[in-house]
Amino acid sequence: MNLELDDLYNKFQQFSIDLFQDDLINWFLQEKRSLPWRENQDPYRVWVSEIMLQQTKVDTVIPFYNRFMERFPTIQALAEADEQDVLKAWEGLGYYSRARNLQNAVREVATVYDGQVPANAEELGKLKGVGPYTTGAILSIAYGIPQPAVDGNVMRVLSRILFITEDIAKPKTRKIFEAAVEKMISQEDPSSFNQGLMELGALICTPKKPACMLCPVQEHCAAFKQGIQEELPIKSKGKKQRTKPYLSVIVENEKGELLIEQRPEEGLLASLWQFPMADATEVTIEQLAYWFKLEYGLEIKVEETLLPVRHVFSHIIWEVIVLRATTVSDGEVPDKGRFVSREDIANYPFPVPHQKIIQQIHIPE
DNA sequence: GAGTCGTGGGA
DNA sequence: TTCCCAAGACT
Repeated sequence: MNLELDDLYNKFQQFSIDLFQDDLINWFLQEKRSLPWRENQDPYRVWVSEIMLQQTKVDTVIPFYNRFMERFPTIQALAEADEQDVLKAWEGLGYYSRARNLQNAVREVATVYDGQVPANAEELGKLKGVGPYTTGAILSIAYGIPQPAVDGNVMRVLSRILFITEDIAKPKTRKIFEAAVEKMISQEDPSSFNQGLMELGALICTPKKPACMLCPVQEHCAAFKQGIQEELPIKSKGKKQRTKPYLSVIVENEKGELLIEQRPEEGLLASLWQFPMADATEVTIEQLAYWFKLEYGLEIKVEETLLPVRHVFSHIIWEVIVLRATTVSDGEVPDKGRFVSREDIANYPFPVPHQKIIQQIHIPE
């Protein structure tokens, strides 16, 4: 590590940190986008935005953020909310553990810290869902504390500017960039410095075809000097997704209600709702009614096969064959899940693949 | 440290 | 179609 640090610091021999800070910050103050979470520096608003922005594009986040802040305007409001309502507000945004971790952490701030978001890395970083990046982002943006906030943008931008060739897909590589930012960050305006690096990555120093001719720090960029900006950063490839086949059945009772169930509290799509789903490597369409009887304790009659649903996750692909079925006896209560009217289904948080299924059942035959 | 955890958009 | 990606954290 000392070797790597020495190597890093050598890169600053011919590098003017002061001029770089000025060029970056002036550009940011001039060109920064007007975004909902930039209206003020309320630590709660900054916090929510940073959680939503994890692995998620700005354009995607904006409408979710506005709805969320309207519904849960304060730490108090979010702390007192029902978890299901929070998940409903998060519906469609993905990475749902973010929502549950956020509420968990907000509740801790409400009780342990008297509603004040901690202004130090030790306490902040212990909150659920607040990792190294988010800690630095909140401290610098909300509190003006000089602390690195190294995300994908920062690693891409600095890999080019400083010619850092470590694989940014490796977790430990982030530490190198944190060391670089610690050395480079403006003590006067760490907020604009950190946000400037990210804004630059989003608008100019993009992954493909960076707009170097428009770059405010072009003259500081080691990669541009050699014309190899497109070769950086170095990033190893991830694995391909595996396909998992499922059978999902929409069971309608005599009252026209549909059977839904809540997913487990841990794992994929935790605590969200869905239609009953069987692993298609273990259950065939012919066995479905029998499987359903075992799992849910109800007799059903499979009526028809609807359109298949395909959904690509980060690491899995779902191939879901969707079936429609009706109950055989009236008024029976299932062992698992609950029958819900079509109108009430809108009140439950569903992941996108099951939203796709819901689309189908409203189509008249 | 590698795997898990969503979604939508663009090349 | 396929691939990569986007302001990461947790286990």
